[in-house]
Amino acid sequence: MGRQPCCDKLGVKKGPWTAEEDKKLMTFLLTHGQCCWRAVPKLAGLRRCGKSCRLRWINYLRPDLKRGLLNDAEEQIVIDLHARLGNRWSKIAASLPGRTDNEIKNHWNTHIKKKLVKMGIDPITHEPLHKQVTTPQEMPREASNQPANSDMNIQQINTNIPEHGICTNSDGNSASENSPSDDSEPAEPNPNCSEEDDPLVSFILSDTFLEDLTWDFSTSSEYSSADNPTEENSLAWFMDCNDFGVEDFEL
DNA sequence: AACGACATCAACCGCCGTAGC
DNA sequence: TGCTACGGCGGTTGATGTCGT
Repeated sequence: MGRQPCCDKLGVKKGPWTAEEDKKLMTFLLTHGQCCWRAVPKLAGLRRCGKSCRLRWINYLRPDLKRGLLNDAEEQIVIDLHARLGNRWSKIAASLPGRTDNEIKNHWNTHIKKKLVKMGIDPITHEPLHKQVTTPQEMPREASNQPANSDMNIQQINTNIPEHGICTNSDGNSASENSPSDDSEPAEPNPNCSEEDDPLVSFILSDTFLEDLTWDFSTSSEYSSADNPTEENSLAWFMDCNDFGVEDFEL
C-alpha cells in the first residue's frame, strides 16, 4: 500500500476563495507554518484540496508578495531569463522576490509577449521575427515551445551559454534583439555581453541571491520582533501588504 | 445605456519527479 | 521493487473587468 489519497474529491470546494477561507488558511499557516499541505485544509477547517490551499497561499496570501504590475526592471529580467530558461516560470520567479510563477506567467502571456511581437522579436526564440526560417529539423523545438537551449540544464545555462538580453549594445537595444544567432546551435559567449558584464544578471544568477530568497516571513524585522514573531505581527504585515482592508476579514 | 469584443488573472487540471510504504 | 501519494510545475480555462461601438 502507498499513502492515503491526497483528498477525497467529494465535498471538496472549488472556485474562488472567500475572505473567510482566506482568513482561516492564513491564520493557520501563520500560526503553524507550512507543514504537509494535505493536512492543512483539515486542520484549518477548510473544505479545500491541499493543492488548492498551497496555490492560494503561494499566489495570493503569502505576506511577502508584491502587488501590482511588474515594473520595467522586473519585466526586463523576465525577458532575459526567459531567453535563457524558456517557460520555466518557477525558476524565473525565484529571481524576482515577491513575484509568483503564476503572476509572471500571466504577465508574460498578456503583456510581454505582445510587446516583443510589436518590437519584432519572437517571444519564443527571442530572435528577430524576420529571421525566422522554419526548417523541418527545427519544427519539434518550436512545437515544444522551448528556446534553443531548453535541453540544457540550469548549471549549463548559467555557465555556458551566451548572456544576452538585459545587456545592451551601443544602440541601446537589447542584445537579444539584434542577436545574430542564425544557427540553432548554442552560440559562443558574446564577448560584448557577458554575465560578468551585467552586474544585475550576474547577481540574480548567483547562489547568494537565490539563497537569500528564504521567504521566511517570520523573520521580517519590520513586522515581527526579531526573537519573538507573533501572529499579530504577521497579520499586521499582511494587512499592510495587501490591497484589501481589514474589514474584509472582519478583524 | 446596451451590447459585444477583448484583456486580465485567479484557479484548476494534468503531468512529472521524488519519496514513503 | 513496484505502487502510490505528495509537492511542484506549466498549460489552460473561465469569470470578471474594461474598452469600443
